[in-house]
Amino acid sequence: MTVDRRKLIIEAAAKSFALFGYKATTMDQVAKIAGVGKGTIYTFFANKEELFQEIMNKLIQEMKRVAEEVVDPERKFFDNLHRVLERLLDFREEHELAIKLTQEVKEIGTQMAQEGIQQIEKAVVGYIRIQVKKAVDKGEIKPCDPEITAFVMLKLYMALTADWKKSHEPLGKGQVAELLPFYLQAGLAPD
Amino acid sequence: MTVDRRKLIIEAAAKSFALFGYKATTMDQVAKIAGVGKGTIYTFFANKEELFQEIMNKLIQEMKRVAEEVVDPERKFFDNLHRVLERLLDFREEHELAIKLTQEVKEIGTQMAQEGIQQIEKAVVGYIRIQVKKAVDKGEIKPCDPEITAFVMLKLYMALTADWKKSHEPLGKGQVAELLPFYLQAGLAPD
DNA sequence: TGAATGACTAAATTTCTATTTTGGTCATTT
DNA sequence: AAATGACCAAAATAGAAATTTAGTCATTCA
Repeated sequence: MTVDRRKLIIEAAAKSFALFGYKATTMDQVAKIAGVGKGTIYTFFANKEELFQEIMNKLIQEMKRVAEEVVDPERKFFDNLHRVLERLLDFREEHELAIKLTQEVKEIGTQMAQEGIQQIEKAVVGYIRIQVKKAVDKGEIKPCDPEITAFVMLKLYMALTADWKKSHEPLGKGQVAELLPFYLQAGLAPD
Repeated sequence: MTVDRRKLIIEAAAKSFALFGYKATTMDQVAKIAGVGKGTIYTFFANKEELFQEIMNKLIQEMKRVAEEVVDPERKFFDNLHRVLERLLDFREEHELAIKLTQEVKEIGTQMAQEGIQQIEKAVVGYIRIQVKKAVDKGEIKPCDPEITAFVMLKLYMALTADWKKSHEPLGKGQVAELLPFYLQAGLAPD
């Protein structure tokens, strides 16, 4: 068995998308890095978009794996929630592809990069939704719409981490870890 | 006393910014609508930016007035909160200048339009912060950082109204009115 | 003989330059 | 002294020319 050309292409594409973003990655580039002819890419992927999709799916899969590592059924729901969100946002901050796509959206507004980021967010909400549902079933939190609740949780987390620091001194991780359950678990109603 | 040229200019500028946005509004245009010479504008405002600032301040003032109309000290805090946010977001949706600026930021990313929108949000958070502080003092809600709390409230409201509908069926006003206190007042902790 | 290839093309993007528009000034007018 | 609009440098736009790129396919290998 000779080398797995499909794998070579995927690895080369992942590297290039992470390094240069979606738009600045050319099919010639990918072929060159992979050490294959350009035509070969098109025997595996119909077009650039599908190749990108493959890389995004792999990324989301990896994020799910990373999230799973940190969830501990023994712990309280809000404890797990914070650990997962922190891990995922850290991951997103560390992962070159996610960084590059975010940057690309802000700087040149590439449509595909935009869609890539949305896919990641959708996957994260989907993951949290499952955790919310479990927590509701276990009676750990009140009955609620899991989709809306998961959405609210991600948005609140992103507001406290990413949005807040655009106009204020950033909140420490400890503070965020306190604020999330402060607002969403206990609520603001006086005792 | 002859006509108030300053007022003519402000009215013309307000009309033009709302109709064409920041970038597409020219000083010649404003002068023409106001029926004054272009040089006259510069006897009142140092440059285009300052003229825009004047219009933005007027808009924010008007929003504050509109918000005040709806706050009733007899009502519960969360009731007032929803009424104010709804009124303000409605206002923003109705008000041509706010619409135009939002559109301009999305379409051509004009810096000044961006800053204009940010000013509006900052003013809204500032207004809510005062209400939060009052509510804390009255013991209507738990002690909390008013700035962070106001920020969280606006973000959550925008998440439920604007962000949610980007990927889902929009939530009705009644639903939003229920969800806001559901998450922030009562909290998700089981009874 | 079928998988791999890279020269090729139409379309998209970028670069370059000529032209127009615009924010701001200031000598003149009212 | 307040108002003005012709004027100017700088910025924005338009559009032609040159380059790049996604995707194809006849040819080449293994």
